[in-house]
Amino acid sequence: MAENQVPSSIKDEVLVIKRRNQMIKGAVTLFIEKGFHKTTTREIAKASGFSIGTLYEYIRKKEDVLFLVCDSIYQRVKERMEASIDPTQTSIKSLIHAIQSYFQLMDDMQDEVLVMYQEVKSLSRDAQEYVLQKERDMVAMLEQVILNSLPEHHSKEEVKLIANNIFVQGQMWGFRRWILQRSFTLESYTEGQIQLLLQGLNTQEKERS
Amino acid sequence: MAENQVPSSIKDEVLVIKRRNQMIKGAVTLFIEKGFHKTTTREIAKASGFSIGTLYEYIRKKEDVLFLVCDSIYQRVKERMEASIDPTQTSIKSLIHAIQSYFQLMDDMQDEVLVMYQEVKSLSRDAQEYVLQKERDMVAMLEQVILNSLPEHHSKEEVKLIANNIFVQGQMWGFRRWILQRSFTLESYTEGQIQLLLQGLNTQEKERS
Amino acid sequence: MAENQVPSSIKDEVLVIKRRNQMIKGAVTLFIEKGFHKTTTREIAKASGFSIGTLYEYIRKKEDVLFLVCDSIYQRVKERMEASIDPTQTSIKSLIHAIQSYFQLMDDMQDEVLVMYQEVKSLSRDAQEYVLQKERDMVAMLEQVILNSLPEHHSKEEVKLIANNIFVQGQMWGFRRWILQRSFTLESYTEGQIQLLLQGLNTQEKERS
Amino acid sequence: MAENQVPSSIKDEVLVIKRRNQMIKGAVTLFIEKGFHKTTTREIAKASGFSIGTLYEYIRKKEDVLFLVCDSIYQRVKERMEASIDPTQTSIKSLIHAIQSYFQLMDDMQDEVLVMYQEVKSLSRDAQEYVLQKERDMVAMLEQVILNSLPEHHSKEEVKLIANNIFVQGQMWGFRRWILQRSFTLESYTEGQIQLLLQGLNTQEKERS
DNA sequence: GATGAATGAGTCTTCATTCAT
DNA sequence: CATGAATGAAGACTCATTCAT
Repeated sequence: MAENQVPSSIKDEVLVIKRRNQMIKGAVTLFIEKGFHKTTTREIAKASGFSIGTLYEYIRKKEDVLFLVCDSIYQRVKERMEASIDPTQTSIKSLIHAIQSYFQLMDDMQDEVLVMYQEVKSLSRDAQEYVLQKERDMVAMLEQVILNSLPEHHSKEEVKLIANNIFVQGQMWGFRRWILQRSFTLESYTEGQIQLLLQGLNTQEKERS
Repeated sequence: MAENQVPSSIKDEVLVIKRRNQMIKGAVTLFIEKGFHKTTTREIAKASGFSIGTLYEYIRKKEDVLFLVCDSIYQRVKERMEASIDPTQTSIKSLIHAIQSYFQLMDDMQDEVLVMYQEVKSLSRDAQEYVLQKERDMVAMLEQVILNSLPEHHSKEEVKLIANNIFVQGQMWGFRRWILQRSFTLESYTEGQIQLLLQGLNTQEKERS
Repeated sequence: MAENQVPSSIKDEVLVIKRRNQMIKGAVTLFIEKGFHKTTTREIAKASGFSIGTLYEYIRKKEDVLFLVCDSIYQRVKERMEASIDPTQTSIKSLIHAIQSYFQLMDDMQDEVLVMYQEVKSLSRDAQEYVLQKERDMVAMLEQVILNSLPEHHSKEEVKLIANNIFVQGQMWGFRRWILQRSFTLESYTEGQIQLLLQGLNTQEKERS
Repeated sequence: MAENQVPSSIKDEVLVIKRRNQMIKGAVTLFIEKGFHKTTTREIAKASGFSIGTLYEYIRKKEDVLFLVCDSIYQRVKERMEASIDPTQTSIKSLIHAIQSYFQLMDDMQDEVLVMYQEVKSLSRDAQEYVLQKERDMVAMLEQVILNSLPEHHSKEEVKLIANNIFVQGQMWGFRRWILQRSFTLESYTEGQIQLLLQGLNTQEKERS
């Protein structure tokens, strides 16, 4: 668990979890609203429902809050992805279903994902690595679904590329919302991307370099 | 021009341009290295080659530097895109060429694009809108190329989606470099994405919901 | 109370009063010595016996210190005036006594009053209004004493004028000290003003326009 | 002349006078509006109609502008006082006339006098002494008029006190305007003060301590 | 365990003054 | 003589972090 990456001076582990959840809940809202840098530790303490002194009983540095928040977001995303993906399914349908679920998830967690995109670079190198690994795990999950779903042979690279595309297209629905959500609903966006993925442009020209 | 968005107390317009270019050059490096928030105005002044007092003769607030930097990045990207796109070309080849040039551009400007992704939210609402418009312009350029290149009929939405996908896939090469650049070279990445775009997964299954 | 006009982030109200008194005491000396503008917040903090950070826990802006100082001066003046005025007394003696006490007070608080004269305009409009009201209150006190003391009928205007004259003559003893205190002692000044007030020039000429 | 107190690097004395008059005119307005400290040298230069560089050809330090302004105000006051006082007149009428003229003058120059009251302490000790002397001169003028006008014998001290009272009552009309000008017109104020001066309270009580 | 007062290093920004052109 | 670009010392204010209660 990520919790252990961030030491606390409190012994009671149950309490630590409880307090940190309060903290994450309060902080996320603030980070969404004004970003990590413009949010003060006092504000975080207040939004968490305890004093600044108490806040520092559960973290060491402000950055720890960001880490906890990022970790929690990834955790929630990962859990929901795992819940909606059935690795035993092998038809193309299961890929389609995975995409739909994932896009829905990204729609639900737009703000959180945006925060992550904009603030991860504020984490320490170690923490960034930790978070990056979570991302790799998720892409790997998508890769697995793709492998299971595709009948024909596709190169490892192609699969990786597709997985990355899907992954980013989901996030893009959120972080390019001001552009995309003018022209698409979540459904039409999902439908469009699936269609593009499956058929491509179907051009017959083969003369490419 | 964006210059006019940021007032300067210096009257000599040529000098303003010159000094601001020094400023942008110095600041970009710093922003890439440590981010906007962790860069101090003094560092910017120093990296620009003049004193803190002089810095403030050319801007009003620290945020102005960020705006100037963002604007300059978009400007450069836009110029290079315009230079590499030939709107009179109508074959699929021209789309392919556009993608290749654009991806190459994104490779060259990885750091700059990453900075933009992470820092735009620090701009004022107005400045964000200004910058967003530039993005729309660029996506529109891609849409035009796509329209010119595709023989068959494609819906406005489909074109828009493809344009956005290409746009983001280019940026993704930069901001997901730690994942992608392990498995791909720029060439293999470009090739892969073009192939996926043109052929899709070519699945025959039509049973999708 | 004026305290409430200036918000503090410290919750312990007793402490707030204590610290602000330290602050006022330190600041008054500095303001007397070098004026509000030439006094730095760091100097105020030092003279108050705490750090710059602590200073800002008890005020929001430097101007707040000035307000607190002005308010405290008026408060002290008012209290001493109230203590030395007996509203049940009705003879001319009580007016004379009031003047004597007030002039003595102005002598004791010369520096403070001078500071107020020179710095009030640095306060915000609101704060100026607040302070102005205190002045009106004090003039009103003098008006009351005059009304009580004078046997004959005097117009409201005349009373107001006399009150203002006395009020300013008291302050004048302090802010024109370089001129007046060469020729007068406090006693001779007081005596002279009382005499002038009571007898006037006693001229018989009535031919004035 | 005060001009000579403030060295200029310009040789052409006529030009110096001209430029300094521009300067004083511009600066007075600014000082009235926002006070000496909150007015920048750049603003003064602009309001004077020339560049910051030129400003510094005619003064050495910002304080010099304040000195020039104060000096100019006193000069104008003095000149008008001299013009309205006839030292050959010896009746009480001439005192009354002097008071009326002086109060009218103070009414005309309210703002300027207020500025002086609030900013002289920003001058160097020398400059303050210089300005103080001008004040003494003016009080002396009033003393002379009083001496000429009063038939009976009055002590030197009494005369001095009366002169100071008149002097301050004139200024008070300006700097206590928010209180006085609610209840009095310039005429009623003047009339009231003259009456008080001449008759006093006319009390018969002689039992004062 | 919880609290919140205290701290001071660090940041942005202003502005008087100079000096090369 | 006039200009205005350059300078940097100095000042107001913030905020992460600590620690005594």
